[in-house]
Amino acid sequence: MLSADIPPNQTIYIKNLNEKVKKEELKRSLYALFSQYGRILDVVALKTPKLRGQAWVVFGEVTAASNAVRQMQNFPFYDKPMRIQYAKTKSDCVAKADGTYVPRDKKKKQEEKAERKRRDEEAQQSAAVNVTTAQNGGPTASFRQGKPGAQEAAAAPNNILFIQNLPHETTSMMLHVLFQQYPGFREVRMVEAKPGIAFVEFEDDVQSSIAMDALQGFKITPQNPMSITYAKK
DNA sequence: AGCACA
Repeated sequence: MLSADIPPNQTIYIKNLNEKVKKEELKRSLYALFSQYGRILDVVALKTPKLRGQAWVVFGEVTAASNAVRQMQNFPFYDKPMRIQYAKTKSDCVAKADGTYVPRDKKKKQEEKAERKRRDEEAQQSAAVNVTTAQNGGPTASFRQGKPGAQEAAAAPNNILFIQNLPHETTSMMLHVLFQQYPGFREVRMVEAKPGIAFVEFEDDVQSSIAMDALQGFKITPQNPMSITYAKK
């Protein structure tokens, strides 16, 4: 079937994903990257032989999915261009929501061992984001944690951003994926000894400011709206 | 290339 012939669906199907990325990191990064298009209900990724390198992102609305299909087509993600289509079928989580869900009958049994393998993999990862109930409300005006206190002066605008309140499992790849969308992006630096913070460098202060505005309050997990200030020089 | 959710 020509991908163009697949009717719009609130779920997108992504292939050509980098298979080396751990499943939980992949899901978190997809969540982070795609939540700019709207509320995400679920992210599904399996590492079984048949399903690795692919993922499904379930949006709350079809329009969000449509924008994502168009705008993120061929987006370089972990060094590989994403190939995005609409999913061919309705996701279980939306069927459950609209009452049409019927548990499909047993067809797989070799998947039990895939389950075990997944357990091990998850043991190395920290807590997964709860993508089912998560929402990214965009910049949160009420977020205060990163603002300087009364006695502490804010750094003047410059080309380096200081990011705080990141979930401890955040990797520099995840931040790279997020910040590289903005022109002038140079690099992400994280400090091994200080989880939860990062520095992101741009070519100049105009470009860093645009990224700051765009990603201020961005939630990598629902509990972690990121706080972005200019780095102290 | 490959369309699942347990």
